[in-house]
Amino acid sequence: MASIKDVAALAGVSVATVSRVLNAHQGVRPGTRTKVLHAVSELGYRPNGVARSLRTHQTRTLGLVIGDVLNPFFTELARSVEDAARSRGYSVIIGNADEQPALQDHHVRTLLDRRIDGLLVSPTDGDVGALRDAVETGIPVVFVDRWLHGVDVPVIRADGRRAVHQLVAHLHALGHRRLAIITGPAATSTSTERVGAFREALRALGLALPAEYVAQGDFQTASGRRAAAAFLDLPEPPEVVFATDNLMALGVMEELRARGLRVPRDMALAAFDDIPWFLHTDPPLTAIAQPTADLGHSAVQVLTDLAEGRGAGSVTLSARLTARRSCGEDEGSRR
Amino acid sequence: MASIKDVAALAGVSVATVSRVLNAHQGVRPGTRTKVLHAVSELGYRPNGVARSLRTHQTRTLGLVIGDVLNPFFTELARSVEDAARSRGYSVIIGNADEQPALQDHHVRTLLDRRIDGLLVSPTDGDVGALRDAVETGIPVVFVDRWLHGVDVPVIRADGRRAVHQLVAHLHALGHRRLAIITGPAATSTSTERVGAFREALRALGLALPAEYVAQGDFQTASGRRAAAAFLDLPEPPEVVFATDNLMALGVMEELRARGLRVPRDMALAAFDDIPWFLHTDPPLTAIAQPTADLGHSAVQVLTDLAEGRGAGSVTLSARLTARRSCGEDEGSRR
DNA sequence: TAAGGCGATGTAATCGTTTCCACGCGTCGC
DNA sequence: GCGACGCGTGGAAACGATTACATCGCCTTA
Repeated sequence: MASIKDVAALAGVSVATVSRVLNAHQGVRPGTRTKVLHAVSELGYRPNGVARSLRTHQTRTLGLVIGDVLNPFFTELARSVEDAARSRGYSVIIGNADEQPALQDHHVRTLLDRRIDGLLVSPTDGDVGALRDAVETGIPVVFVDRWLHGVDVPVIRADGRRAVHQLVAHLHALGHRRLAIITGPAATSTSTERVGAFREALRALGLALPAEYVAQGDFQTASGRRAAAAFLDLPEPPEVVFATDNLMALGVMEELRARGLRVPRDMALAAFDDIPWFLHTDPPLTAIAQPTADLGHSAVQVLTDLAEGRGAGSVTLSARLTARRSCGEDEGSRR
Repeated sequence: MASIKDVAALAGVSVATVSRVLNAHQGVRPGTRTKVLHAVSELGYRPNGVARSLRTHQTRTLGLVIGDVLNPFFTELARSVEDAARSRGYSVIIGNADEQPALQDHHVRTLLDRRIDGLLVSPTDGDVGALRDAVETGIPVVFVDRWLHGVDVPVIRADGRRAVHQLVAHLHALGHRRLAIITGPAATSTSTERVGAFREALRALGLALPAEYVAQGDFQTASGRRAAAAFLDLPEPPEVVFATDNLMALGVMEELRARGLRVPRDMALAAFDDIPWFLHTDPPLTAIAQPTADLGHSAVQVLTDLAEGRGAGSVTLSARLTARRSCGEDEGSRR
């Protein structure tokens, strides 16, 4: 593959000059400029990004480490992050932690080794070895969706508390009294927030949240299914289950279907994170929607501001409830 | 951030020695080795991947350019590719072409500039500027799922023809006679194959495929919805629609729902690409499933073989039909 | 005892850029 | 007429690693 030297030789100038025209420095005579440009296209020359990065100490690359690529929420987040990054001239390397701290560590480490310009992460758990190192090396880090206590970096997230309160009120209005919840990993901030809000809302309505109505999941499908099974095997199963993410809701549906039970007749269901499929499930699922694309855009905004030496702080957006039929019949929406 | 020189200085050895212990070359005295290792952990030193890549001419990175990240099929593919790559010590940079040739070009170009070791692509269309350049530079390229005529690289794909024939037979057996299809972009190999097989299968059964029963889509949701609308507005709408990917099937469902129509009563529906949600849609969707994970693994296998100088060729797996209720009631599966 | 060989280590070239500095030359002001 | 200046360009030093080659003891062996 042609190098800058070949271009210089062909154009009959020095490599410095070639570099100057390629980087749009002023002070190159038009004639020289066209000579160089000709040589460039003649050879099909493309600058070696690796060498350039070594010299300039920047890779124009952002890292994004997410909980689970198979989760449509994260997929959409990744997509919006990539869009925003590209429009600012950055590429994105996505690391899929699969909700495992060890994998998350691996990705953070690898990304750091690649000398990315900034790191966006939706941290999976409390184990922060590599993450803390990252922050300490001084590389810009921004949390998106989830965050970690004690790690002082900007956080871009949606506050779901109000929406959870609305959801609980909605369920109560439909006559439900025995409400259960499936949480994410204990250490994730989103799980803590959602459970906390749920608990508060119940208390405000004078409802109990017995321990057996709180199932610990891991934000993945299988754990939702296990939790549903456990609920169903209870002497007095809950009337509604609130899954704190969409994949666990899928798991619940799988278990119900396997047992020949129906939503909401046998058990009502609501989820955090709205996704296009929820409109077409049987029945359509009530869910709390996050402004996912905005989350991604803001995150990139803040991260690139940091990477380019501008200051930047946290951003909090808000989530909103979308009621459908999975929790029972509302007003006139029956069919 | 500490460099190899700092380590050498602290350990009191030369950089060459440090490099040797880090790369597990033999012929370093155990004492020296531990001195170096101590210095490394003392400084928290991590080798600079950029510098290393420049020197060794390899980045241990693979590029993956896919049609659409939001498409669960590609998401799953990406996930399996990443898994396979990681287990071989490679990272993956995903480029989302969003089904636009220009974006695909952009990503291929960017990846090449980063000097990735190999490129995996599910080409979006016939415009192959950057792609052809890539092949010409000699970098290993492998097509996965879709391929391009006239570009001579290994192709890893699932042959869906037999499954399409089975699907048509299934539809025929259920009594359907007016079958329609929504294709992908004309230039994509998968679309061509699926339409071709569909057409053949119809002919074999003596059924016609009128031009108005062939809608051109682009593998994305909105186009499925438009196609469904056009079908429904026909004087004699089809009885069944076969969407050649899952997102277009979603679009069809959206349109039907918007018009208050039901599957399969008002219009039956089948899709290419099975995804977990299809089990829970209303009704569960009949679909043709690809061995997605195997596709990803094989692709990485072949690509890394190429990148590491071993020869490798194309792989063809096969897709299979999963009949559910969206095309009408079968034997005893009603509920 | 000296030559040869081998094992451990250091020196320095190299990868492909960017960029600082120096240089030559025409122009301007005095 | 001469120094200062600016402009366009080239030379060469980085960036941080890997690795071919040189070096230096020390051990073996004749």
